[in-house]
Amino acid sequence: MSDKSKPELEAELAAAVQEAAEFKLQGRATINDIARIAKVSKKTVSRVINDSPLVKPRTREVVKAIIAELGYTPDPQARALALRRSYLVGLVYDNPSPQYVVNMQRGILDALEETDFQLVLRPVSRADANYPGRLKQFIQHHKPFGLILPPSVSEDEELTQMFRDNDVDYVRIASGMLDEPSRMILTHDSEGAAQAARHLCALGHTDIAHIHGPESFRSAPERRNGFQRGLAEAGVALNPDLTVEAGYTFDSGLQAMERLLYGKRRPTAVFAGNDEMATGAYVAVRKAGLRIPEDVSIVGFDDTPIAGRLWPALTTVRLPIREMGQAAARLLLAQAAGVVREDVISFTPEIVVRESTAAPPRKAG
Amino acid sequence: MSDKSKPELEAELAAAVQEAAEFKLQGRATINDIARIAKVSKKTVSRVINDSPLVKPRTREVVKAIIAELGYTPDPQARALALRRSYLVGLVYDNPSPQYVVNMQRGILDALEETDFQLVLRPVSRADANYPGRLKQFIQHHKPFGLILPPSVSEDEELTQMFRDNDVDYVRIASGMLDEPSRMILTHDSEGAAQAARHLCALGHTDIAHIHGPESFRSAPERRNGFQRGLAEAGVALNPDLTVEAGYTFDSGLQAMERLLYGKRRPTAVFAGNDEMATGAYVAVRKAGLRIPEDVSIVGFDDTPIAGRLWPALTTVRLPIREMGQAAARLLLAQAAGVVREDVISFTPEIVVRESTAAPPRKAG
DNA sequence: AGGGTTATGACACCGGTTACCAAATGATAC
DNA sequence: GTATCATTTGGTAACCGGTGTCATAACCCT
Repeated sequence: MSDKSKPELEAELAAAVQEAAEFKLQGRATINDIARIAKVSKKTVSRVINDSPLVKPRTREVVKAIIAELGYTPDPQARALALRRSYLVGLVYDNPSPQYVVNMQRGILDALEETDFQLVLRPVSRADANYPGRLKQFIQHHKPFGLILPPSVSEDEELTQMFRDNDVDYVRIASGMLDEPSRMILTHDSEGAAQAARHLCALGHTDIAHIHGPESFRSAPERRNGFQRGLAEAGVALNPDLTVEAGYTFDSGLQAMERLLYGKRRPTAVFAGNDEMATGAYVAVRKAGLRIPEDVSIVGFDDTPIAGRLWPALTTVRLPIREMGQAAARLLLAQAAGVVREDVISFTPEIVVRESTAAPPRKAG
Repeated sequence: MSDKSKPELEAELAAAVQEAAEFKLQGRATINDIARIAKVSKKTVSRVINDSPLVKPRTREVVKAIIAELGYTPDPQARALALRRSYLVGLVYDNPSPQYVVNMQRGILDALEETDFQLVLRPVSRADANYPGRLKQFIQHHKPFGLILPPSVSEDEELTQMFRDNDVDYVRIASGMLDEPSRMILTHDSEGAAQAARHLCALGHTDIAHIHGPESFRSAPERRNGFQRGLAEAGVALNPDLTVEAGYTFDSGLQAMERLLYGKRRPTAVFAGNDEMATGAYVAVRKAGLRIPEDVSIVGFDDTPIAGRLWPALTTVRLPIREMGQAAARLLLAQAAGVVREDVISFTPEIVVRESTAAPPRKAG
């Protein structure tokens, strides 16, 4: 071939592209069409698609020109069948907060946007004892390209073990390091919680309560510990009587706040483990005829959309959930592209001061 | 074969099942394995799977027994390749309310639960001029089994035309009948809105405002018309000065309410076109130093989770979004199963009276 | 010209489907 | 009882659109 002159090569390529342009009208092209037009075997086209080094630059050039002209992309189903790996990215979640889930979805979709990967939803319910079985079925049938595991699914070691056994790639999102090290999105929830503590201390609060999340979520103790640390910096101790456990849900937050309001010593400020519980706390405070923030300051965690929809707007610790979703998806895709990328991507939440916090009320009398 | 005695047949079947049980350990079975064990061709197994009548009852029995023993289900990728139709159900949405979307997702997932179909998310943005192109790309590549189109995507005739051209099945969800008749989930929003009007009239309101949704959503005028009709029944007219347009979002609702509060005549009650805007209205009322419901009554539409999280809890018109999602998915699956099912499934929303509505304040002076 | 890359193609395979043909069965006629 | 024909039933081969394996052709160097 190299005995051909440059003009000849040019003409050859132009002819091939011309032929491709004519073919274009007849509907979607397959690898066979490309091969025929390029006058090479389909295997060679396959090599070009997969960036194999075993292709002469000249051949690559011709094939790529035709692929570009036809706007060809490999058929996902055919590829999935041959590679035993589909174009699906599964989001496996068990999260009581719909806002969290939606934001995470958005982030993942951002990252998947220009690719051929599709996001499929795999909610799991701990109430269903057979949920690992269902997931296994999904994996074995649909051979997902990878999974994204937000809390608390990310903390289930039995589940991740099952994923590894079934040879599925995954990226976990969690607060604090997990036992088994692997690629993950790490959020420093304790630091965010510490900021919340500093904010309340700076306003002058000392009777500070905490509504703790469920023990089944790693983030719950993480947030408490950070909060405690932040308080300690200002010489304030976290009163065990003012720490109540709830379930990350609105109702549980409401009930927890009621217990605090009618307890021995009414706090002047409350740090709720997430925004949902903070929203519940709002209602409890209102029902008791008290004002926010004049009588009670409230701080949440997550900065879900509801935080800005409440009145007064909720001071909360912002977790960049959407960005975390993006990062998780990119981490998953990175290895497909063969790009080397760090294993752990960290995010540190930051407090967003709005209107639900103020100085404590003057002591009566 | 029929020359064999009944006991012989029994023994034969038992032997096959036995063999299947032994094979089970070696990982996932394919159609070839079934065929080998059943001593028939793979085509015959295929016929049994697809309920073809061209199989002798006896043969069917044996094959089914082995399939059951192995827990076999056809490989989705292989099937998709051969049938040019995948196991994906796409949810194509362009909805400003995350709550709506999440509930819809839940409903669809409920219906897909025990099937092998997977839900993939296809958000579209009108801001992206090329969104029909992206959708077309998705359809041609992934050959989804079907699509579910909630408002306002369901109202885009160009889009549905494109789906038909590309031979994709879809179910639309919309308020009011659409021009092109086809399978759909129909919500009688106007009736729900009329209930809201009756409720407010019964409380004694006459200065009633309406925050109208965006014209791009069919449901917006539908809700206004129903509301108007309900008012008319009580002899109350909808004052054009008290009707403002907003965009179904929190911010737009807030601004719309502010315009109403500082207009010529302050309404004693407001019907917002959805809960998001009602939430915005809450904030505007609060900022103005007024009370809900003592000074202003507010009614929303949709009954998204935020309705119960506000204080006072929002009186709203409940749209059974999750159930609608279920119905939509079932409608889509029904035709796969060859089950005949009605083309249109109707839902009528109902008012949920909570705490944001009360009798109007006594006229000053 | 021989020897060691490098590039390419032939062929089987992934797990299903359809198209088509051959064998088996059963009904009917003789 | 058997020949004839229509109807079931089952098998073979090709295909859907890619990928892996392995043999061979082309190239480069000494």
